[in-house]
Amino acid sequence: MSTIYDVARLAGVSKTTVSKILGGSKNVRASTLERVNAAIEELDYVPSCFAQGMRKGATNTLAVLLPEQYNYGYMELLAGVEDYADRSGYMTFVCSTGRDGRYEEKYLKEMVRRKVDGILYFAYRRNEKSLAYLEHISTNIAVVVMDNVLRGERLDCVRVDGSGLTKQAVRYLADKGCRRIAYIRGLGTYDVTTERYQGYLDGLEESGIPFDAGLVQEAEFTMEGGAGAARALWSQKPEAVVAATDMLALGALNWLEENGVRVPGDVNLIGFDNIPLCVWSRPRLSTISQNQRQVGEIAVKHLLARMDEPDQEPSRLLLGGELILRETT
Amino acid sequence: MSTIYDVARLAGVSKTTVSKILGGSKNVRASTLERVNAAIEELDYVPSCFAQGMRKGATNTLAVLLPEQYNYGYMELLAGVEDYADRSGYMTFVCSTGRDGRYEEKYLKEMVRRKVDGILYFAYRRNEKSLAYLEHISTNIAVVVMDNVLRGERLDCVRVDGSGLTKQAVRYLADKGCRRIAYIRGLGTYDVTTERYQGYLDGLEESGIPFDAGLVQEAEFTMEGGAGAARALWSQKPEAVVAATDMLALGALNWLEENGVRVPGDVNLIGFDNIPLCVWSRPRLSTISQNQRQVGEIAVKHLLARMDEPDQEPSRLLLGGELILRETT
DNA sequence: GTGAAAGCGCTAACAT
DNA sequence: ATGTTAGCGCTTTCAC
Repeated sequence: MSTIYDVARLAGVSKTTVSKILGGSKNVRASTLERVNAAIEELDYVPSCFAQGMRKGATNTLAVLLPEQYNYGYMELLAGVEDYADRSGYMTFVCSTGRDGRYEEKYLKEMVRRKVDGILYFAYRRNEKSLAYLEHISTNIAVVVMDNVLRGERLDCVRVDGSGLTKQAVRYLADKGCRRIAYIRGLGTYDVTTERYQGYLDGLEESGIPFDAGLVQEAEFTMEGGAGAARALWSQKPEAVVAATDMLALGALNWLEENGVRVPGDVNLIGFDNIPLCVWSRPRLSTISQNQRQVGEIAVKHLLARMDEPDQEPSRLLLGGELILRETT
Repeated sequence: MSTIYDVARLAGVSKTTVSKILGGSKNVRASTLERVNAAIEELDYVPSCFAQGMRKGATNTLAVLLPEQYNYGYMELLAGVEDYADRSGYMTFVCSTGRDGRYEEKYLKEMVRRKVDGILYFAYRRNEKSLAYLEHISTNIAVVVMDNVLRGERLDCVRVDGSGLTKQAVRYLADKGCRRIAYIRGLGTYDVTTERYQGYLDGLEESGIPFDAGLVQEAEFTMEGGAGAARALWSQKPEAVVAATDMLALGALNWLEENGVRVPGDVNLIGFDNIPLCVWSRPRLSTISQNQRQVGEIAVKHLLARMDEPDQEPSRLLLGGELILRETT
């Protein structure tokens, strides 16, 4: 590995001049520039990022913290993040914080240590400690919190409008004439759950449908959970079912099919997330789509904006989505 | 951010002593150690990784280079990689090299610049330049090539035994009594394609079945490709079809079903990869599974071994897999 | 058992 | 337009 000193010697200049050229300074004679560039080329020289980081602080690196090892839903999103970051001249460091986010603090500290310029923080589960730490470091490092429902933390935040979109689904069903609209919600420990559920409630109200507790089932975020909820719900003869996630909806669909219930003939069904499996079920699942790739891009854009204007007031971005009608409605 | 100097001052010692303690030296008076540790605690001190990297070279970081943005098949594998790396005290840097691996060289250089201790390189498409570069840097950085069929490069390599496993599938079908076994291979540009196809040929030979060119179709690695191949193949009345990937097999399955061919009644079908969709098709697809998580762990283990013994001869690991019989056989 | 001093590769302030 | 100099925070001889 050759150093800036080697380049300087080969080009017959001082290392300051080389450094200036590397930094893109214009105050250089053309002939000097040429010689230095030739030397760089010849030696295959690349500046050490440690020395640079030590002097400059900035590293041109973004970190993405993701819960649960590589959940499939994040793939498109990551693609969006990396693409946009790359186009803006940033590298991306992806860290999965493990189930229950048990590595969150460890990775957070490590990223600070590595002086990343910005952090994109994902977590469905609210972690007070991490949030407090993020707020603490946000004076030095740009931070954007994703998918979390903030309560008072002074942090930027981007998330999908789970409430509004669920409401939209409910209203669609109501407009179609359904009155007995059931809801399969996830476990209560997540903010996302509560938020989407609120959308269900709002949708009922706006459609003038009275709430019926018997039409709501809570279930684990799995297909089994969805199947169980469908079984419990079926005795209530719903005309439509909205589920908090596609997995839940798919589980319900499976149970309904196996028990001779025709979808959408006997009951309508709408999921949430638009995971790839939706087009593989029979009938194919209607759902709410968030355009994950775009979410990723917006997240990075937001992060870069924060880096540019560190003193701006924290802002919250609510992202829309789309009702995708396939064959279960 | 406090520095080692702050710690030294607070503890009333020199920074040398602090550094020694950080490095785990035993030659320290107990009282000194206590004072220093207290100071570290109080200042929330974390050594700068730039200064460390500059002095030591090593960074306790591994890089994974992946082709095509977050292909689903890699998720389990990455989980294996990260878990094992973490347990061994390493951070993992994940870089997706984009479609056609167009960012390969860029990222490779960046990783070298960041002095990662090891690189896990994935790419189905052979890239001479990248391979040459990897060979070049392998004297300084541990490198393990994944999934590539090396030709003479002096590099460690881990890959799944595509040939042997395909052979196993063919022999299974032959043992079941099938004679007319067709094969859907991928496009010829990939080494993996050739390798798996060779397994088909070997399987036929070992089973004493003469090769029939009419029973082989080449197709793009998509469901559409698989469907087209199935259509072309059907006129040849095969008793069984083996496909180079699950996507191909699933496409074929779709076409067969839609054209009234019963699977496995009229024809047996086996895929390769065991992607999650396999259990979602009807009937569920029999396939060859590679235990991706384990592949990831083995890859890291191999990389760490190389780091320990930089002068060992390059080795090639061929990983086995498992024939998973579901409902298409 | 502890410290002083040199230097890793780079940038930036200050000459010239 | 180019060079000199002084560190960034750390580890590592080498003294004491």
